Amino acid sequence: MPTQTFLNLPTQKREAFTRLALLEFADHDYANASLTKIVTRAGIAKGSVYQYFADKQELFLYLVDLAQQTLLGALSDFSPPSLSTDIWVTLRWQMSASVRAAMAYPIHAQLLRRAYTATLPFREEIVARGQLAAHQHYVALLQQGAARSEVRLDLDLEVAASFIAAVVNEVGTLLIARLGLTPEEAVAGDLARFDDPRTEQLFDQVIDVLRHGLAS
Amino acid sequence: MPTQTFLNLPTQKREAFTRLALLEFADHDYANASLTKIVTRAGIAKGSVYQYFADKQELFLYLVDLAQQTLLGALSDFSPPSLSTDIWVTLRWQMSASVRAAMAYPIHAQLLRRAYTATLPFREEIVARGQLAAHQHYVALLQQGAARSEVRLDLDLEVAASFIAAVVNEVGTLLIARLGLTPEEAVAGDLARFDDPRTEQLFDQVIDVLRHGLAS
Amino acid sequence: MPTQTFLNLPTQKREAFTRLALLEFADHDYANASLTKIVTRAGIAKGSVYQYFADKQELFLYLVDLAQQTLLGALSDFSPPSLSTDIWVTLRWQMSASVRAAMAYPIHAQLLRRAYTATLPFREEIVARGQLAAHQHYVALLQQGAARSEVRLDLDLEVAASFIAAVVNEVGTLLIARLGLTPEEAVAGDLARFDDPRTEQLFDQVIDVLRHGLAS
Amino acid sequence: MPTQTFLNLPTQKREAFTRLALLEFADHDYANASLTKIVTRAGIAKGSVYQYFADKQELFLYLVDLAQQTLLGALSDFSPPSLSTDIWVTLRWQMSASVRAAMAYPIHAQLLRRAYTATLPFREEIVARGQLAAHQHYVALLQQGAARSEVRLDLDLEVAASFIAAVVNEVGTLLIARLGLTPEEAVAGDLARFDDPRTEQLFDQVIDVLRHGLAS
DNA sequence: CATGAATGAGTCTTCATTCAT
DNA sequence: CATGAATGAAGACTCATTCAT
Repeated sequence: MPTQTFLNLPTQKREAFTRLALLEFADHDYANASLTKIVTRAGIAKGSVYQYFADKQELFLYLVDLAQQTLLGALSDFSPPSLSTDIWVTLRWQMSASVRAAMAYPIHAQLLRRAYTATLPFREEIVARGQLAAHQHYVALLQQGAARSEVRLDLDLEVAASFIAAVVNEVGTLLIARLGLTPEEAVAGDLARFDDPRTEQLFDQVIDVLRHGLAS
Repeated sequence: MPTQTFLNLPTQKREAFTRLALLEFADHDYANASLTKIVTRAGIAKGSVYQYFADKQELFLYLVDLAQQTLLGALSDFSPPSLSTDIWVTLRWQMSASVRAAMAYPIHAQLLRRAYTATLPFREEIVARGQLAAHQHYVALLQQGAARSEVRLDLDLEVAASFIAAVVNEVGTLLIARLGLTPEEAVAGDLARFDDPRTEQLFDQVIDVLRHGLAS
Repeated sequence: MPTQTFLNLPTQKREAFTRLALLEFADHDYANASLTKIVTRAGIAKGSVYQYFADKQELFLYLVDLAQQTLLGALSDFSPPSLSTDIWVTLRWQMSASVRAAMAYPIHAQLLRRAYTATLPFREEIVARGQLAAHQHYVALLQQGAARSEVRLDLDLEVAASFIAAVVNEVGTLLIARLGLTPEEAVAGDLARFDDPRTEQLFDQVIDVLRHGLAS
Repeated sequence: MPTQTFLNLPTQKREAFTRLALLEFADHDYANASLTKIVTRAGIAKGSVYQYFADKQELFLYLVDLAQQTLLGALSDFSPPSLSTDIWVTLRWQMSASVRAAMAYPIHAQLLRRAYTATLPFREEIVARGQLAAHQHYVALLQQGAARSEVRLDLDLEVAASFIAAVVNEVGTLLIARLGLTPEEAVAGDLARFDDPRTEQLFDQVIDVLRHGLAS
């Protein structure tokens, strides 16, 4: 969605702009995110934004895309388990990796959270790209599990996938509460906290409940 | 929070204004909800809003309060089960009633969803009133269940409560998807759809998973 | 200027309204004095103001009139010197009495100060009534002094009168500064301060300079 | 205080805006000076004001500053007397120059008068810059005179300075009255009137009285 | 290609005044 | 005669977007 002009920009300048834009859109509603503030902080001209993106919406969609890819990329930084393992082990790893990724890129994560819950003219497009993808991923995982008899067969897999999605989504918030983090600390993304044994305990409990509820 | 002037208004006029205000605040972020649009649609003078409410924030808080009470009131319209029943039966009823209430008052439900996820100076006040209450309610329910040996004792009840809250929250969305409703139809709040057998099936499945996961 | 309705009001109600209106117009510019605030504090209906006065301007002019008469009346509370005395003694008494009156009725005095310096469509009318009267008073006093050879004959009496008026006007401000009063204390009108010997010293100096400058 | 944008403006446009803004703020209280009226007359967009100044207050402070510097600059256009002369000669020159400057820039003078007497949150800042400076100037002048035995030694110099300040302040008004000018003519700033012999007579009289009153 | 000044519609809010009850 | 709801113009200010340089 960005123009070629934007892509041709010196890396440093492009990334500086992107970082400031991410911050602004993570901190404010779409409608209240201010292009004026972004360009002021970036020290560039207002008109430049319109050389880089068609309009505010295009910039926003670009940032959402970027955030999604960044978080997705971060997932693979944490060594995934063998594909042949039990899907509950796989799911536990995914949950852990998702939360780690969100803590490694808290700004990106916040932007996405905002994008998914916002009511915007173009919300559907965003949700379609993101949330749906996650949902389908869980459906596929459950199908794999069903084939291996690791999942109850009396369940509607769609329902089960939604179930998992909702829970995984909640885990981040829950973790923050359990570690006693303030919102500021949470955004600061203190990865060190990850060593806290309570983190693993939480994951264990959640997976345990899911397995009890969904496994055959 | 509204002024006496507002309360003294002819019922019809007061409700017409309230309805239009609800729609506007349900459709847009707090910052982008436009008083101008509300008064234009209501056919009243701009100044009148300030005869009814101190300012935009007071109007918003009133609407949030109203939505909460409306939905709460709607809950009791659906006969609750005996207090002595199994907590899973109780939870199933609550889930059903919550979703029915949200479908009976989709605008109110949307406004609340927005109020809970919005980033506002006065957000904490709202969340404290609402979301927290729900969480604590689930904790209490689980404690009762634990006392009756209807709940696993090896679980952190806080985690389990979050678990339930996340799932119940998701059920509405899931139901809409399963019934194949468009967002417009969903907002229209077609209660008739409730007779659809898929609705009961969904509740059964969700409760079944929760019971498998959480019950002793 | 007030309507008969206002004059027929129970004394207590009328005076309560007047007092609050004086405060409001003393505290704010004409354009920023708020009828809304006055009626709110007085606990009466907004429409009532328009039963008492034709409009905001009429109310203001009434208050100015009232303040002038109140201060004028206060002057005679301080026993004037015999008419036969030296005009410099008379002037000293007047200066003292003016300042005492202003301190006895600080709200009224403040309202007048505002009325005289404000630029309003109807300012001339006010100034004509008030400032001019003072000026003419000084001219008359000087003429009397000239007849008694207590005043230099080479001076234009108009100029001399302006001279005196300007100085007397300044004395209040000067006194406040010399006594080290804060504006709040000054408005509070602490008459006790009047016994401060510096007050008399100030008057003595001012009169001394005026006599040196203007007396024959 | 103005932005670089304002300073970069074509001279003609910048001065046209400044002139219209000066007029508006000279004609109305700070609170009632209307930015809307200024931009309408200037034929520019409302938003432009905020490209030039942070807000209304900044614009006002800029205009006050401008008026002070303009009047101060105008003073030196009238050849000052040698520093070694009698302070009464110096004072006469200053009075004459002040009044001439005020007549040369009547709008600026009016704006300043308003700024000094207004009740504003930021009034103190303004007064501190201006009125106090004048007062201290007179104190210094009197101290110089005292050292040369040109001033009575039995006087409190603070009192004497206030005395002079009040009189000089009044001279402008007095002059207008004596020349029989209407307020409009006065604002028009007809310098030609300055040749009127009555002007010099007035100054002579005022200085004469001051000298009689204050000199040793 | 970057600039940044200009735009003007839109925001919430205040206020004096009117008029039906 | 008091009431107070309704009015709508006017206020300062923000913002995304455009366009000439």
